[in-house]
Amino acid sequence: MHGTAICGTNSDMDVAPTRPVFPRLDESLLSHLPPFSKLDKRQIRAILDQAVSRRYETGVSLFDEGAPAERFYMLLDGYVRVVRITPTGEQVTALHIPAGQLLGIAKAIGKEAYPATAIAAAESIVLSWPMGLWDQFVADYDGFATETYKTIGNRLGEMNTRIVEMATQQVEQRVANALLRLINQTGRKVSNGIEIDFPITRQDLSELTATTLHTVSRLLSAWEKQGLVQSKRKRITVCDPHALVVLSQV
Amino acid sequence: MHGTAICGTNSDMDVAPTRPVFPRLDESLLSHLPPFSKLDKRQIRAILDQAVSRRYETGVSLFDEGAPAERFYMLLDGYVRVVRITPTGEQVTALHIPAGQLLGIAKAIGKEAYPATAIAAAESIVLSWPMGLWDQFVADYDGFATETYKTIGNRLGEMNTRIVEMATQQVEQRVANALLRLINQTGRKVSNGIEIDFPITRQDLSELTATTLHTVSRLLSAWEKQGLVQSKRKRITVCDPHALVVLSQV
DNA sequence: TTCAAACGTTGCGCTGCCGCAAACAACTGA
DNA sequence: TCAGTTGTTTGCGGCAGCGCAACGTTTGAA
Repeated sequence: MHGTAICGTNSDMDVAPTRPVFPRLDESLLSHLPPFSKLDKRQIRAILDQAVSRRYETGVSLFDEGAPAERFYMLLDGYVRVVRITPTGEQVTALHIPAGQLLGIAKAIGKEAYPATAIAAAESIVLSWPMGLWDQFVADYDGFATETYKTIGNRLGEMNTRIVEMATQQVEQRVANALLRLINQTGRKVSNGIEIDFPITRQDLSELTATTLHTVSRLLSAWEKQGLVQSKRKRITVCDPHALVVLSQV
Repeated sequence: MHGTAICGTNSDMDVAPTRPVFPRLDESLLSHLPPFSKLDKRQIRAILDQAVSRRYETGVSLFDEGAPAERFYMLLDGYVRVVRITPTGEQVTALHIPAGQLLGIAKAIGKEAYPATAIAAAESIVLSWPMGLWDQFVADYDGFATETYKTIGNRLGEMNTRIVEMATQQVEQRVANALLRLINQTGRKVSNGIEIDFPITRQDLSELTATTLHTVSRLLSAWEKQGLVQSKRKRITVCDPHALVVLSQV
């Protein structure tokens, strides 16, 4: 994790992770992020002063499907997965959200309740604001609305792609594609390849690709024997991305 | 089709279906549709005067994936399906759009090109405006933006549901669900049940449910023997919706 | 009336993937 | 250090649904 710009020392967060962090948030946190990049220092200051900062442990939910949408969020650091849970208890991952994006923006799509559950896929640092400020943000801050709708557009596109993949591709190709997308979004270069920068289990990958953890495990084992990937518990490193691309395009 | 309010006689359209229809469009066409319902007569008049009206035959595309998004559309009558085509030529239906909704609204999600192809699933009547007017509509017309984003929110929800269905359900349940959704959106009551109000082939249904036309055909045959549905060429009537609901929830 | 194209049905064999089961490995907390 | 929890691997059997193929039916154009 690299969210150390949040406050001078981490000690506050370590002893009380769920408590708002009080030392004044630094403007540099937001100034380079698209929804805020057109704003001046004074505006960003105002936005930050209204924000609540909070750290989420891996596996903790930021908000739950169906709950009234009381706040909207900006993911500063970490990684969130958006899941839906079926009546029978199965989880399906609809989206992955990398740091730097807004989430829980129900108001932007005319909803009063969150349409899905958001779970921290890694330790995450998040700002949030009461949903009541949404209209104000849209009205007052130049580029905020535009960038928000671009984000929504991208998510629509992502979901679309997943539908097409699930409809036309074999499991092997879907898993390969999922890995490629993950290393693109959150890859960290390591000695022997590119590692996915947050803990991810076979189960997680199976929920992302609509298959079972067993099948994912078998595939990863096979790929490991061929030298395409290396994996430990909750960690996956892709050694030969190109080979995966080939695999994914059969 | 019931789009006869468009002009006094249909003869114009019959001989030149792709030519704009000139007799002044009636205000009642738009005044009850959500994006325009808050507007007064004068505003609707202005909107209509800038619109081009056109009829599309079944199977004709309104716009194509990747093309520059030059116009946005309002489907007045008929039915449109939004498809994506894979590199290997397979079609996957992402969404169905019923009459009364906007489509091709790339600008609303920050895109310069259409993200998918829209094909008339039945004979359809469509208004369209140059995309250049989009920002003006958003700025000038009360409720237009809000309703548009609700539409987008609903489509996100629909796509989400499809992902979950494809990830967790068997083919039989997916097809049952698809039929139920279709009769809900476009069902027309007939003597022996509810008929889907536009021509739909086994192939279409298979593209909607990520399976093959063979499997759909087998399922429909089986259901017909059990008295759940009746079907002719391109026409499907659901006789026992409740039984389908039960089937879809196994 | 004829013919071709589009649409629909059905049988059969095969296989990709799931479901189950069992055992192992790694991490966690006491 | 040990016990419990969580994550991973692997073998085996079964079957849903796909692919292929062949044939029947409807439609519309000539």
